[in-house]
Amino acid sequence: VPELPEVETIVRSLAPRLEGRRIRDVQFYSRQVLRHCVDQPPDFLIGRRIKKVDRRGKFIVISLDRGYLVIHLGMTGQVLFDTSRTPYTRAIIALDDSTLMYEDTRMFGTIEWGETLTRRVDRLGPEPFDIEREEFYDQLHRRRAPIKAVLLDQTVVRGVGNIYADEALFRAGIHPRTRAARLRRPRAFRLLSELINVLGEAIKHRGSSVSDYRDTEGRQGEFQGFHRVYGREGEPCIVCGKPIRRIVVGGRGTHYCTQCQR
DNA sequence: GTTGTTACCTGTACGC
DNA sequence: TGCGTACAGGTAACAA
Repeated sequence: VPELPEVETIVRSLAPRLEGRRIRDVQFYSRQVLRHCVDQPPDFLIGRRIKKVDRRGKFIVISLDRGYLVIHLGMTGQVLFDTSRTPYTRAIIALDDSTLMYEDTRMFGTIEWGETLTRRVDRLGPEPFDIEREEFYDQLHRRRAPIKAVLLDQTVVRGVGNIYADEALFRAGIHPRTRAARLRRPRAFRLLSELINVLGEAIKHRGSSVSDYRDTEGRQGEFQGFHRVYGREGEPCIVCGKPIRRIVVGGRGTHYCTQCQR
């Protein structure tokens, strides 16, 4: 499940191999993956030079000498170099000195391009690393929804998914069903700093591989070994020993400690 | 405007 | 062994 740390890992390895190169050819094999791209035909991309590769939340933003190419990995998207085509290859982008393969079994991912960034990318909130803690508190204060759901809302902060929402809430000692607006400043501030901590640690460990996630070299991340609650249902809490419980919040599987999170 | 639900998609795990 | 079903979740569309 690629979230902020996983996409960051991918972008860091993509950048040096893409920047300055020219797109020689593109092939697309899935309408589903192109469902958000209605603006321009694939020809738009041919011959464009890649200026910069960035991450915005979970989006990979590739700035071209004219326009943008934007990739979202969804649930099972992978970007690999120079591999052979598989049944799950949804796109092939040929560059001067390498070929980029987009693999995506479940096709929740998207590829889009155009003259300007689309509204999907444009309306994202700030990076967790950039938001002022007072602004974070304000955002929470105006929401009645469970804090877990608010963390997943990409317009509040961008890049947080199910794993890191659960991990940050555990570290902050906050019950995932707590109404966001009921968190006072100290707890909201604590949550933001724990969120930043866990995302930073996960980036250092090249992300979490819980099922399909691989970096551009096909390697797994290592942070899954450091999860304190996610995927640990029934196992003892590392702090108090009580079994980790799994509930559903905002339609998502949510892991927490009944003792440590109130 | 916010909040909650459903659909999209397919490999995997599980029960009978 | 084999089959059917539930489940995983990021995002968008929808209803309330």
